[in-house]
Amino acid sequence: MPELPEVETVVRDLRPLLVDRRFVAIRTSGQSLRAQWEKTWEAQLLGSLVRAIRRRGKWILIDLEPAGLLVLHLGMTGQLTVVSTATAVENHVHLTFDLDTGDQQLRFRDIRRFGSATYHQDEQEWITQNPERLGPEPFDMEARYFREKLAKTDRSLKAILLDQSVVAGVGNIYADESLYTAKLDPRRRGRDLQKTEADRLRKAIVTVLTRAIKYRGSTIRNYVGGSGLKGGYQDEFLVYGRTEKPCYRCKTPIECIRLAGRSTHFCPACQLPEARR
DNA sequence: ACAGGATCCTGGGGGC
DNA sequence: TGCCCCCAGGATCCTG
Repeated sequence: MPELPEVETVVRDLRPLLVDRRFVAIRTSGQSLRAQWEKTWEAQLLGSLVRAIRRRGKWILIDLEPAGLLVLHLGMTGQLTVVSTATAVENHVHLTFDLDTGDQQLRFRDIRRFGSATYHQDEQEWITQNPERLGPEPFDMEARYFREKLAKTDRSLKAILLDQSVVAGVGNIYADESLYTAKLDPRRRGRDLQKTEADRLRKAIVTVLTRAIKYRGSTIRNYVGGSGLKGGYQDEFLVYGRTEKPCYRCKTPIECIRLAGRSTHFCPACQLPEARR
């Protein structure tokens, strides 16, 4: 589910609701998430003050005082919200943190349980333990770095964009939207891109993600922001989910294929290299 | 090195 | 109404 724009929206929504709050009680569903929740973490978390909440790729990091870091990943169907204690508890709520406001709680709901929540001493410990090596944030990614990454691999552009160690935060929707915006065929090999094409793709990623954040991300099924609001970018998709519908640029029907194990939407005409168009 | 498939889960939609 | 199959914003592991 949630990719960078959705996670960023959650973090922005939660910031005013969580920062300077303390966790005064913790409850778990007992159902396992992607990573096992350790009961011993609860003693560390209880009474802790939330100093900051931030995003890294698709990960949510909550900095605690006097020490510690709560790290969450929303997987495909995760929802992290602050709601009134009076709000009926939905099914699939796996973690609940009561806040010291007395009438609010942080809830982690995840239908498919592909998400995770873990506690770490500090960020370094998380980075060391996390098998996923995260690449740069798309907004900070240097042109040269990206060109060189592309030049070194035979993988498809789609597979490269989905690889969190190349660039952090892009997922299936925004990979397709970025490739469409950059007019690049998702099946092209990284190595085959011209410099100008690589730069175009890097800029397209930034453009697409920035715009999606403005719309508070995309809600297709389950995604909601930190206060329960749905996203709006699903109505702005240029290519994702538009199978068989006419391309907005050239009217050619949008194609959907499987690539890098994921459904991939693209215009078979205007995403071709110039030479073959 | 890379592609593809299976896996972890639940739920919704379509076809019959 | 029910059943079966396929699909889904992610990531990882295994095979060839």
